[in-house]
Amino acid sequence: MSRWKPDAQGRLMSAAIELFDEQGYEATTVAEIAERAGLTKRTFFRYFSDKREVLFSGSHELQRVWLEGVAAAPTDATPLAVVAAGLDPVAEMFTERHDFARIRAGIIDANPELQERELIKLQNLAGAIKAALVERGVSPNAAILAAQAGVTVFHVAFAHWVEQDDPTAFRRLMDESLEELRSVTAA
Amino acid sequence: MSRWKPDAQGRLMSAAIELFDEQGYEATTVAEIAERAGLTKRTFFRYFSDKREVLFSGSHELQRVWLEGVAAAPTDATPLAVVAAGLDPVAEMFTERHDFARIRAGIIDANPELQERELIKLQNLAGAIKAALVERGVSPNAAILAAQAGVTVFHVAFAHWVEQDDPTAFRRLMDESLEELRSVTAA
DNA sequence: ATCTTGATGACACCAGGTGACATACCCACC
DNA sequence: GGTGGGTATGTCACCTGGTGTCATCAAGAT
Repeated sequence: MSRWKPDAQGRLMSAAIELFDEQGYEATTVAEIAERAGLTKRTFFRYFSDKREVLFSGSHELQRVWLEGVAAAPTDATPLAVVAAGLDPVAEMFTERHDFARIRAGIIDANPELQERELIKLQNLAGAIKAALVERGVSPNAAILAAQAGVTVFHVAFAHWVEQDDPTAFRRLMDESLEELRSVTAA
Repeated sequence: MSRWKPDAQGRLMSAAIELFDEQGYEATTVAEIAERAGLTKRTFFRYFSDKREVLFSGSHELQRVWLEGVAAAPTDATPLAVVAAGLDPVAEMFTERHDFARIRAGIIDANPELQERELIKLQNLAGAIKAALVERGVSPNAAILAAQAGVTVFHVAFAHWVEQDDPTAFRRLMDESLEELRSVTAA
């Protein structure tokens, strides 16, 4: 029997989501989160760099999955097609987490600080995708624009997805956004 | 003779830029900024909602100018052309502020918190442009994607502009980004 | 049995941010 | 020319996010 209960990080994340959902993000202190998880404030900050981060540790997995999709794209695909190749595994990853995503989205939606964090995570994601494109020989300019476009498509589709009831609709919604972007940018 | 020196807000902004440039953003306290401006910490927070905001109060003007350009676009222009109509006045507005923009960009570049604020300002800008497009009869989906695309083009071009020496190059750089986006999203 | 390692707690501290109240000038009005 | 209200600022107390530092205690290695 180990000295501490297992999965401290997971307990902190769960406690945080619960409290944010119950009382709101701002009204919840880090000390409260830690207490509910049976830990102290100091330990919270050992697992998360700041209070917001407890809602965003999953972004690493999103990036991993997307980049795997990108890596699997055919060599001769256009830059945007390479980026879009990440959308399949991403949609799959999210489909089972519709309920969680909705709660989390509701919390983020109500708090500008959290929206800021979300945007910089998406920006980092775009940067990583850009790097992968450059690695494949795409020019830096085309790479950043294709990556940003893909991330925007994801972001717009995500917002629609959490607002409706069908967990399996994500892939379709992303395709629709992508098509809309193509039509809008057609000279 | 009035009781207080004029332009408290401007003095705070100048003091902040100076100190951030001299010692870095994090190493500068709000109390220091206020002191250099001959005011108190409490007064700083009467003018700016938080420490970061002192670098971003100009974003309101960017939005105003861009939306004026959008409003002046021909009725039959495509959504992206309407958005792009804002780039002309925006380029003009920035051309005279190249030096200032560089210093400010350097500060923001060195601080993730400031990048977050920048991103949410751009997001708000995109939201305002989207609303203007919807007002003109564009569908919400096309509007958000066109607005986001335009803001991304601006952002990418801005980054290039501050990294080179010709203050008048902004308009050309935005056109190049726009062209690159068109070419990248062409099916 | 002792040592080392790693996760946690305890505590003090700083800086960002806010609420409440005091102060002193300006101006309008009588 | 006093008087009263409005407004910008100062003062002070306070909370919370975030960090540095040291102590503690169990698990496993030697």
